[in-house]
Amino acid sequence: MPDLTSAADPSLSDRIAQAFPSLPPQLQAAARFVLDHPDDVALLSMREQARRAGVPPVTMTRLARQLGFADYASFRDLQATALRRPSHTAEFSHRAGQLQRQKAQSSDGALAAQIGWAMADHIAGSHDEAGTAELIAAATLIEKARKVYFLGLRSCHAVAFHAQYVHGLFRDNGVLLDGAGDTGFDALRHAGTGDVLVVISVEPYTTAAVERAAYAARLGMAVVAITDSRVSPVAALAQASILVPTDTPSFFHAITPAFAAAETLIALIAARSGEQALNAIRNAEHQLDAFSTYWSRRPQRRKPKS
Amino acid sequence: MPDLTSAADPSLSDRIAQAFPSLPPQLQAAARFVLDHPDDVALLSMREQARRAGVPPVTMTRLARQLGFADYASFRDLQATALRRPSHTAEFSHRAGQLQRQKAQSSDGALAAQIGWAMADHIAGSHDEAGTAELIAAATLIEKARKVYFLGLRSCHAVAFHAQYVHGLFRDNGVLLDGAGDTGFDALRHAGTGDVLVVISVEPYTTAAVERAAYAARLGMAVVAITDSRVSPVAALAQASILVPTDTPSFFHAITPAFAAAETLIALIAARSGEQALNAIRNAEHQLDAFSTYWSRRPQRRKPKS
DNA sequence: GAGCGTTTGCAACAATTGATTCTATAGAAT
DNA sequence: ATTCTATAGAATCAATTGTTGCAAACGCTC
Repeated sequence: MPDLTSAADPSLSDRIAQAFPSLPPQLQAAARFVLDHPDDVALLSMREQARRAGVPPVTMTRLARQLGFADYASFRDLQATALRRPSHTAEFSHRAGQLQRQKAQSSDGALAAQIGWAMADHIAGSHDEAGTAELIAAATLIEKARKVYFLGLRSCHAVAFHAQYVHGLFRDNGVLLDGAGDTGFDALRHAGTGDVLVVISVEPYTTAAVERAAYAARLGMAVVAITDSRVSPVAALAQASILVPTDTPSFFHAITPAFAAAETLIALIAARSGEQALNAIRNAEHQLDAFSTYWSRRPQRRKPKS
Repeated sequence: MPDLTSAADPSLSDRIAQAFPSLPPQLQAAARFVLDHPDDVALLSMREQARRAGVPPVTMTRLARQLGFADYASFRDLQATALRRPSHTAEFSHRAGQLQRQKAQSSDGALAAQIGWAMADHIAGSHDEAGTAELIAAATLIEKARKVYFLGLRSCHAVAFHAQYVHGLFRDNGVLLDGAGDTGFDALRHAGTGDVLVVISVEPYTTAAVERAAYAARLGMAVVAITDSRVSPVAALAQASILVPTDTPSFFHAITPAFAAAETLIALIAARSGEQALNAIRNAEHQLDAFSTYWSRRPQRRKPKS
């Protein structure tokens, strides 16, 4: 009945298996139960496991100690981490050691590393299967739209701006809802069915963004939301909601994952537009070159044809 | 083989999402945490979850009841079962498998996943030891500055905007160099030694950004650069250069890593300012509350003390 | 069989768990 | 204004958790 193929994490079960022969009988019984039911370690109470393994509770404590853990808790934690659903972080686990070293060096360094880690994890997570499916759905909506409006306020404004900017490199039907003197919303005046609103909003949701998205939905526009929860007020209004986590070890919510989602979204649309998008981008480049918008070692030199 | 590795158990989260709108605010907070961290339900104690969700313990009990469970225990059991590994599944690299499946499904999905992976990787990479050291150096410069100017044009504008916005939540000495009618640069007129310019620029570097950064350096300002190469024109001018990769499987350069670096940078400064920054942020929040800038289903309630 | 260290389990412990009860409060209805 | 109902939070409770101290039982050597 032991099923070692699905074993939690190899290092730990290996460790147990290796120590097994030299263990006293009762500890072996306990160890065996752990090997056979790795998940239970994280999900059941210690006493419950002891009950099922047919040993007194102390034995579990002793086993953990024997294996080199200070606590039963730290033993359990290890199994719990292994059990967590691929919180993509696992892929970056080789960086865990780095974090240790940095923590020793400076707390600032550790904080920075942790923030970066969290962001990377969130991005990987929001680009998993479910996430990419939503992204594709959103891309399809936007691709077919007559006009595309981008709306992001306060902390999300940068995301809306960037999405609109990149989108504008290959399409001319995008509008950023952001005007001086609070006139930004006027652009929606002629919008309706067949148009799409891309709204970016994370907690705390700005009232204006929510209300305007609701208004757009009422107009019959399709709404694409980049937001932080499936129960966020804008997700409720949206045909497609792209979910991005925002929690971070810092004071602020991380906007980076939303930014990443927006970039991927626009890139997807570009990829689908294919040759056409490429041409548009080349045109844009030539135009910018004409104004020497971009820097080159010697100003004004033409690009090598490569 | 069913894919249980990703996405929580749909039935339960659907149930929560469905009941969500009719839930009172505090229960929503709890429900939201559960939706966003499904694994924690099984792995953490109820009280610990309540702590993290920022609600009193009772609320978790009430949530379970409200959802139709007799107990919190039965609620947890359901999540635990969903979390358990099917016992005979071979363990394989989850990500590789996912990519395979997505490639089979659609090339769009694969592209999105690859872009996401590239971004996550870049961010993790730019937050390694060397990267964080540079971030800390930059944070130190900015922290001590009299005035902080943010400059990012075109594709980098969003980054500059966001950095300035978040910085402005706890400090009043930040200026975004971006004015209508190309007047943005005028703000530098009174700048000089003791001030800092944060310039964000990646290939293709906008001429204006490079020239203005050079001008700032000539004025005696310290320059912090977020850029894509050690030999980029702005890195040469900078006291501290934060390097961010921008390559991606899509048409465009990825700006997300630069965005992430900026977010981390500002978060670091906030962390160093400590209590002071927190207070400033609280003040900002109160001010925004007064104008009901942020959305809430019903007027805000006070937070429990944990 | 006496002496030794190891292994084992019981009982008791403080800490923490999830649940209950009760009071305060906020909004809505009158 | 006032009452009424729904909601939130504090204090409290019994149950359970993981751990510890101690003594009995075991296996081994001499």
